[in-house]
Amino acid sequence: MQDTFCLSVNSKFSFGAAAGKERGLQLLTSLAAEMKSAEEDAYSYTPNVSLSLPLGMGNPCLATQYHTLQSSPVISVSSCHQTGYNLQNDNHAASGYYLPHGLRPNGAPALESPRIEITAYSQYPEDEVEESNTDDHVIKRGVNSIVTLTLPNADGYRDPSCLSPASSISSRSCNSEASSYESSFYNYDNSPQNSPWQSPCVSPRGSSSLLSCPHASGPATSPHHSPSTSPQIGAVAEEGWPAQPRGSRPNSPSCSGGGGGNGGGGGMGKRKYSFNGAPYRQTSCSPNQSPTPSPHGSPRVSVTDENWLANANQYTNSAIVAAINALTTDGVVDMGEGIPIKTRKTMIDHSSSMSLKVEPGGEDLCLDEELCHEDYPSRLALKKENYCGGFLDVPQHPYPWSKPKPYLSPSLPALDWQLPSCSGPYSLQIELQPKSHHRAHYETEGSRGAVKASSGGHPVVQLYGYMESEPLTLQLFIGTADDRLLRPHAFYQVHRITGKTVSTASHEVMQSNTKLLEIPLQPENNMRAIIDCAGILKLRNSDIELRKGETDIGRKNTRVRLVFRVHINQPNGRTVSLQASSNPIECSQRSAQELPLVEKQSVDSYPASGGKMMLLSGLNFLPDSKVMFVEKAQDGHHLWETEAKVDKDSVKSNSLVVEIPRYRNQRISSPVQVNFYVCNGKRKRSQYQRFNYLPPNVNEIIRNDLSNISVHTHA
DNA sequence: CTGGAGGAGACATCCAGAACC
DNA sequence: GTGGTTCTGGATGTCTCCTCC
Repeated sequence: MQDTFCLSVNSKFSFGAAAGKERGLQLLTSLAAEMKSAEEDAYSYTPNVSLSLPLGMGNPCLATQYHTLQSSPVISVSSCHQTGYNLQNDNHAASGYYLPHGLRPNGAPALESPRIEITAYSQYPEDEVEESNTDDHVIKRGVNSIVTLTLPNADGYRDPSCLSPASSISSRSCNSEASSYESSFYNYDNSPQNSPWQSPCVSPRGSSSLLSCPHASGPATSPHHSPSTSPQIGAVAEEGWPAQPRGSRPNSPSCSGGGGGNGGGGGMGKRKYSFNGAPYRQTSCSPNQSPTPSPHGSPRVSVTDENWLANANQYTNSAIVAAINALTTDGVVDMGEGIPIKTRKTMIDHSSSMSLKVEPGGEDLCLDEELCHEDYPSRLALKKENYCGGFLDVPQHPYPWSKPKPYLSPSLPALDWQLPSCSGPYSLQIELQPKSHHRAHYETEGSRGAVKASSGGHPVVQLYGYMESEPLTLQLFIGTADDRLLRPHAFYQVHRITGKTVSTASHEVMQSNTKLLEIPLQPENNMRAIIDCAGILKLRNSDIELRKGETDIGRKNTRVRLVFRVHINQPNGRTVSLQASSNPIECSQRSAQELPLVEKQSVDSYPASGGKMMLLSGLNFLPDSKVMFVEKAQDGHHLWETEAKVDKDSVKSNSLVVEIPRYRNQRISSPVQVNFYVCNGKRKRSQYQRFNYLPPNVNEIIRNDLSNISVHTHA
């Protein structure tokens, strides 16, 4: 697809830098739009806008409206076929990981001053790659480029003191891999301190990455370290998710102990067990242990417009500060900060997989065991059994999983980057979608099993177009399912399922705060993987919300997607990264039982005159279910709301027929997006679904295939 | 407009039965 | 057959949020 956007950047810089800058700009410019959803209630994720272009609703290779609206770094890539129905823009991945030379991935106008000049770490510059052969590619990858980060008014900064590198606001701000919020801004090259290849023992903070890791950090070095009186004693703090026996109550990072991380009342639910099963006693915290809020300073906020807005501001400012911090700090991860001290017996420390900034020993940014031992003896001294023992064998598996080329590389896209599901000959597709409901389990519970497919069995993912003999690694993580850009879900983690019934080998790695499941894609299996090894773990809201820099709210944020990624090394040294995300999965217990869920709609768009019958497929429809069409302004207030006529006779629990109501304005000149939802009563509403009203003169053909319109429009 | 009371809903945990080893 | 573990569905106490007055 030929992108029509213009890249208005003077200097020549890599995609990594470009993406970083763009991501930064996106954050700086589009957070308002992104947090538009903040003005809606928990179910209102969809900004209501009038579309200038019809948009495909589910094409994984199409840029979504959000990409456009948010000045996303996302760009469209060569067209590919849409497979399967995807109501929720499931694959936001309409992006190309590689930015075509000279193109800016969005049309976002540059912001006004102040400016910060960034020396960006060059990743895989498309232009350079194309100009260079494989041999000099490695060298060129290191080329710096200066780009300019333009920031909004400095007045917008919440706390100038946060500019200090030592006061990084985000727990993720040092984790380059998982979040482009940070990684995009990394200044790897300007100083030895900031080199991605630096010794992990060098840090402007004066603490090494090892020291900043919970393993090594003592109470003196980590303000979040558990107090000596903590019930946590003896538990192995691993990757910020220390062991937690079933039924026990881990410490809150705020050291509120049995009071729980949810300030004030001590959080939700019953929290009556200590580490050894005895009731907790509130232990006083050392003053230097936790800068987290006092018990009265619960970070939990209600999902009201006001709070959302406040949250949006925080998000914005946090992102800005994180970006600025990234300019002044290295990429050393301080995993200890702001991360709940808890874990579970099933959680294995994969901290070494966090060590993504491997030595530039050529292209082999290898993390395999040999290299681990040879190159990181000191690290292994601490984590010997961790990553290198992370390949957990599934005995019944007939084939050895010869570890494919390493993928944990600084050059790989962060987890919140939007990637295409297809590129060139390759296409990553979810052949069998997961069920729309899967009850996630808490750390205090036993596993609730693997995610299942809606049609029985388990989800199936296949990579098409790959003809090599070398196996690849399929990565899986839990992503968000709201209408913002797909990103790792803060409140859910993928959980590795083992057992005899599990046929698929897998192992876990941690990338920043996100757990990834790595699954082999074998040519002998046609690069097809049955995902029967992936469950979903729910993290306590109070724990996550207490994390530094965490701005998402856990309450009613219970929908996730399975996000699959694969990275394909090319002969020319490039890596093609593909991503496919599943349909949304509702993970809460109650919602699964009570809330209506719309999985499919037979019509995505129709002329403003309405009148057509639309079939909705889903769950928990009732004879009394109502379907409401709503239109909201960008500031969140209602412009229009009407109840659609439901054919009561046709209502089944999994299907419902509704008549598309007449739009309020019959003279629209361009498609208008509205939302509708199914309502089973007070506060029992489905997620918003999108619907486009078309101008009366749009012909039938176009009307019936908006996706194709999108393709052509973007092409 | 503000604040309190009451109810509804969400969260986190517990319990128990089934299935499996 | 027995005991342990895991999976699964349901129940429930506590807390938060919303609505009403």
